[in-house]
Amino acid sequence: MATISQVLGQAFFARPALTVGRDLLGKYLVRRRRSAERAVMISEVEAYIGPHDLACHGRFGRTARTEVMYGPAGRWYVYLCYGMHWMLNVVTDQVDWPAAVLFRAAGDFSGPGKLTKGLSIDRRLNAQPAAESSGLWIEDRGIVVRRSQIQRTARIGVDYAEHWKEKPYRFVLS
DNA sequence: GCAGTGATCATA
DNA sequence: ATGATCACTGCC
Repeated sequence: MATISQVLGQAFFARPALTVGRDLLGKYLVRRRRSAERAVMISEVEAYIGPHDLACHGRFGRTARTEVMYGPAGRWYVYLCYGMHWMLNVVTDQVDWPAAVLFRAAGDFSGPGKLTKGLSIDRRLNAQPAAESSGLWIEDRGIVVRRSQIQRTARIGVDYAEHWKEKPYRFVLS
């Protein structure tokens, strides 16, 4: 039986960040630059669920940086962290609800900064659609992920987020 | 353990 | 305008 490779569209992303995050494990992040294409399986993500989530950038309200999170689901949210590392997120949920999923590991890339460096992702992708037109998109290649393969833990690096720092919004595929 | 690095946000 | 902070990484 042939496996169909399907590009994930807006309907996939227009759901709560926790649901999208869990479902992204086992999907493939695909990067095309010039004619070279590279696909890596997503193995670690974190959900940032809305303006009330004190770890989520949406807590600042609408600003130049967060505006993309208020837009339609399925666009990239890319920002610079610590002046050196690009963080890749995909916008989720409904318009006017700022939520996103952070990509922390995929393929051989372990760590969100190493992932973006390895795939040559920077601010030029910010606010662009997760679609072939932007050169970065996500495919379902038929990998089935069982619930027992998913570990949930607290998110990394959000110690400032009061009780939200403990929420098990990080998903790891084992 | 902690420095590097610069955008972002709050305050003024 | 300034200053604190930061969804990280690599080296001590």
